[in-house]
Amino acid sequence: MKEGPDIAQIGALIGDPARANMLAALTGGRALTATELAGVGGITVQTASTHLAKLEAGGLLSQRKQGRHRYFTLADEAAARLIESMMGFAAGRGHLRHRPGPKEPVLRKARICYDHLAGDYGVRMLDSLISSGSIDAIGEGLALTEKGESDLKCIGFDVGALKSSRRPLCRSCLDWSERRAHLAGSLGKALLSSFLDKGWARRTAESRSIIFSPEGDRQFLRLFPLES
Amino acid sequence: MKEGPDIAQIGALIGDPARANMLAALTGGRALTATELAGVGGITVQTASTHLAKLEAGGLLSQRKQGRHRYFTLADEAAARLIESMMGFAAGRGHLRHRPGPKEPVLRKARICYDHLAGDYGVRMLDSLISSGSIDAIGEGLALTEKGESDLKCIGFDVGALKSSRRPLCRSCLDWSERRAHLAGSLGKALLSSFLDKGWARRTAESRSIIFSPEGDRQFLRLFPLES
DNA sequence: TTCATACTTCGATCGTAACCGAAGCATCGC
DNA sequence: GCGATGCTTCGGTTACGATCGAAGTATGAA
Repeated sequence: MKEGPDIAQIGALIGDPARANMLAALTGGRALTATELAGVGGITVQTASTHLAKLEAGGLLSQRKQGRHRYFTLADEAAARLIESMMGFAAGRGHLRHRPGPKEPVLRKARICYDHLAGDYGVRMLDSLISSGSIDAIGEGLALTEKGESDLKCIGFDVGALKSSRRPLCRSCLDWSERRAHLAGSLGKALLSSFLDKGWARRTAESRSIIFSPEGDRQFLRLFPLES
Repeated sequence: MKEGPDIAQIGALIGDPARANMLAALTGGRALTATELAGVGGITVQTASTHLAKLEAGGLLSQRKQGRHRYFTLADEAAARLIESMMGFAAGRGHLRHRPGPKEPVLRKARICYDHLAGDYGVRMLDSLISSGSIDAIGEGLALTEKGESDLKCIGFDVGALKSSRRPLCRSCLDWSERRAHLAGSLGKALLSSFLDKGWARRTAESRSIIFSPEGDRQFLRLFPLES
């Protein structure tokens, strides 16, 4: 009867709407303060504080004290993947919090998933990298090819430093809006960072959405063309 | 605030201990009746009935009426993967329902994960297939090689029929006890079936564990040797 | 038909946990 | 030092949902 890991604990942690909202907000990758998280959860700071303590005890969050603020982030990539995979499952079953509304399209187009690009653009980027032979795909596994490495170098993107990290270079992550895979892993993170650095895109204040500038949009679409 | 899929719903579904126990039991792949599930959940049939109705409404379970019995199974592979991934996460965080006890070793050695082999033997099998060149692994992706296909044919195992199915042939599944990948997908299912058919192993009555016969054990270890 | 089994629905109880007000710490700026 | 801000802890209320007894429905057996 009592064997194996206790999924009820984390289930219950995620099962509270306020906590779920906070976790979803943290999927945006940004570190948020307790007060901000209380906002997204729709609750007072006191309540949020107890929720956050529970989430941290459960290994889903980690916090960093900075001055009189406390910044919370998802504990690690595993936690982020768990949340994302639940989102994927929920989306597939039609468990949406509301009908697809007017504000959703921007989120579907491009958003942050923990630390990499997701949404339509995220999926497009991976598709393009695969069809150009830069990335090999086997099932859910992804691997950067030599061609991919040199192609990236051509656009001023050095992969070498990434390869030494312990984190996998390429990883596929199921996109809940597109229901297809996009690129995660350290390469996914680095690519998104470079878009932001170059000013092609920017993050919005309180949301997970990513806004491409007209110029950035052009560059992105040129760099990652779709197979016709 | 209210954007994206509602993970709180499924979180709450899994978050109840009785429901979690039922789901974990169904990870064994066997279809169980409402009364049996009430047993593993430690609750009365009335309570179980309402729980099962909720789980079905949430898309986690499906039921099949047969005479006066109602057989419940996990809704599909996606549901099974969700449960398994939560188990993996929980195990990684030390959320165990009790200290590793005396009965656990047999479960760690070999058990069913939805419809394929998991545990020490499951991991060993995949490792062996990879090191012998039968399966290519890229990250989390797995692919059967031509050598693998012919090797399997040599031991009287025809892959042809499996390839036509819509379900992926090879899939990796994170093992919560070993914290490593084992083989899922239609090939994983077919291999386990063949072990059972040949009498190498049998399932136990009410548990997920798989017991190998002495002869089956020998054959299995011979067929899937470990890299030294 | 009648009885037994498997399961669901109803109704009522009860416990837990989410919630907030108020008070208590900690940190910053002055 | 002082007040202001950010967050936590405490206490008490409240509401939701898990639970079970009892009654109701369906299927099978005799």
